Amino acid sequence: MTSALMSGVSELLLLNLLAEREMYGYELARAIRTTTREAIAVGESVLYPTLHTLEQRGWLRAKRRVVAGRTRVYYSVTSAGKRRLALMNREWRRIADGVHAALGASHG
Amino acid sequence: MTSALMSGVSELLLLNLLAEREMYGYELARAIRTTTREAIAVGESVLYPTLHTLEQRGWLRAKRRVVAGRTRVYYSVTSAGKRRLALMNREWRRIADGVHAALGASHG
DNA sequence: GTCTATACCTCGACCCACGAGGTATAGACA
DNA sequence: TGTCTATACCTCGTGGGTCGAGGTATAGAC
Repeated sequence: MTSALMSGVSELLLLNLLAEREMYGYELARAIRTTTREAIAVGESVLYPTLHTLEQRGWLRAKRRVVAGRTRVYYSVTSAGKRRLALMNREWRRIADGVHAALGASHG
Repeated sequence: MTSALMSGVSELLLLNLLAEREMYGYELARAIRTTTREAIAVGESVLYPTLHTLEQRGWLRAKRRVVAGRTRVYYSVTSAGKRRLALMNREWRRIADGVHAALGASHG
């Protein structure tokens, strides 16, 4: 939530979580909060459209399952999705390192 | 350049540079490349509209100056701009730390 | 019977990045 | 004189992503 700095981060975090094991939407929302130590929360209006887009692009695979009367959509990462994750990881590193260098230089 | 992960980063880097000393557009573009160790380059189609927006919001002050036959627009940070920079710094920290925690947890 | 948590979803508004393109001057080099 | 590179400013259209608000429905607690 908050700020333009979130752009693209949702995709990175989702792919990263799903590379470990398949999960469903609501579960992912909670997992993002916990793995980022409450630093980042992805709202449902970001979560679901993002998952649909990633599926359409062939990076995620979806399986509907009914558990205790509720329908869940489980997502897993395809091999193309793994390549995408690797790319986003590198991109994130590059940008985070670049920003760190620039900010660090100013008060050092 | 490249990727949605750049969103908001331009503003942060610009405010950060201008907090040190006043600079003009073209100079800022070069400074961003060097201070980020070539990791980040902000194109002119991002740079100029961003500077105008920041000025309109009262975070930057602009002064036109003619140097060696060329017109330069020098920008400096207002006190509101300094508060904005402090906010963006905290936001960046929060998100970068959150992403780091999430990514670190997966391959640790 | 109502309230909370789970579980999915969409819509419209808005912000920002980006490539492509446009204008103009200074200085070098032929 | 002509051209090329660097400087220095700018806009426009497109598209991607976020976000708040809202909508539907079931399970379980109280």
